[in-house]
Amino acid sequence: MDVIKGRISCTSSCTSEELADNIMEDLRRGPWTVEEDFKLINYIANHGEGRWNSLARCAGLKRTGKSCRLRWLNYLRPDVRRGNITLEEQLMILELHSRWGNRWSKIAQHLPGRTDNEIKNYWRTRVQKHAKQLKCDVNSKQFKDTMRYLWMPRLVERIQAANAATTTTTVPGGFTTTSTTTATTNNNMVNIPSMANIGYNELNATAAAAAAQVANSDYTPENSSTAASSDSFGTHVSPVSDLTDYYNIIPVNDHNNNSNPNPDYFQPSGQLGNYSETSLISPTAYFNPGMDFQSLEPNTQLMDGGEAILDNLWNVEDIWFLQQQFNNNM
DNA sequence: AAGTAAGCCAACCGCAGCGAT
DNA sequence: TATCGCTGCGGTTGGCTTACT
Repeated sequence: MDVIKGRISCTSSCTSEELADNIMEDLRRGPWTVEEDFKLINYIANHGEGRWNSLARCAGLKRTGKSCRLRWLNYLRPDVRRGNITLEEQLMILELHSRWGNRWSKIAQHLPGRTDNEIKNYWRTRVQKHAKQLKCDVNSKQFKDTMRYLWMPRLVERIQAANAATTTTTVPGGFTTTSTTTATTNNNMVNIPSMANIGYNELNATAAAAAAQVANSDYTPENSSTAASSDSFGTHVSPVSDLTDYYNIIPVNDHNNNSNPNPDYFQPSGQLGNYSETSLISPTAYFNPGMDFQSLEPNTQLMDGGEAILDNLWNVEDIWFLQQQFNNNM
C-alpha cells in the first residue's frame, strides 16, 4: 500500500531544511514498505545510524529523518524484542512508572529490547483501561496504591508460580541475598526496591523475594504504612491465592492473549501485517539471519498468558469494592 | 451477515534540549 | 549571544482487527 500524500504542510516546527525538502520533493508518509525497510537496513548496516536527515537522503528514502529514526528504533533494529509483554516486564513497568511517571524512554532503558513506544502503548491500553474501569485518574494516589498493593503482589505471585512450575533455576543465585534484603522491609510492605538499579535478569530474584514475602509473611494492607491503602484494600488482598482459579471472573479478550490481532512479519508463520505485497520474510531476518524472535523469549509460558493474567488480576468484586472506596474518598 | 464499538499499535506531530556556528 | 539544525521525547492520531449486538 503506497501512501503518498501531498506536500506536507509545514508548521512552525518545521525547520528550514525540512521545509526545503518538502518543497523539493514529495515525502512519503504512512506505513513503510518492504523496499523502504531494506533501503534503511542496508544503509545503516553499511554506514551506521545517526544524522538521520542526511541518512534519509543518502539512502534514497523519501522520508523525513525523524521517520527513518522512528522506524529503525521501534521496528527494524535487530535487538528489538517482539511479542507480548512478559509478567516480569509488566512488573518492571509498573514499578518504574510509579517512580518516574511517563518517562517512557527512561523506563525502556531498563527493559532490554523494548521501545518507549511499546511501553507507552502498553500503559495507555492496558493500565489506563483499568483506571478507567475504576473511574479514577491513573495518576491518583488511589490508583497508584492499587497498583502497588494489589497488582504488583499478584504479578509477583504469578511470576513465582510460573517459575516454580517451570524450573527452580529460573530464580538465580541472587535470590537468597536479594530476598533477605528486600522481603523483610519495614512495615511488611510489598516492596520491589531499586528495580531501576538492578539488572533485568535479576528481576526474577526480586520478584520471587517479594512473592515469598506475600506468601509467607503476615502481609496485609492493614499493616502497611499507607493508611489509605489499608482502608481501601484491607479485606481483599489474598496473600496466598490461586489466581488462575480465583481471578478468572472477568471476561477477557482472548484475542489479545494468544494471537496478535495485528500479526506482523516477525512471526515464524510468515504472516504479513502491513506487508502484503512481496516478501514473507522479515527484513530483520534478512538483516540478522537466523534470528528467531519467538525463540528469544525467556519465558514463553509467561508470554502467552501474560496479558490475560494481568487482566485476571482483577475481578468483579475487586473493581466494585475499589469503586466504593474511591467514591467514599471523594 | 451487517453494523458498531473497542482494542491495539505503528506512525506522526509538536516541543525542548543540545551542539555547532 | 543568537540562530540554526539535529535529535530525542512524550502525546496523539489513524487505521486495522476483533468482539459484540
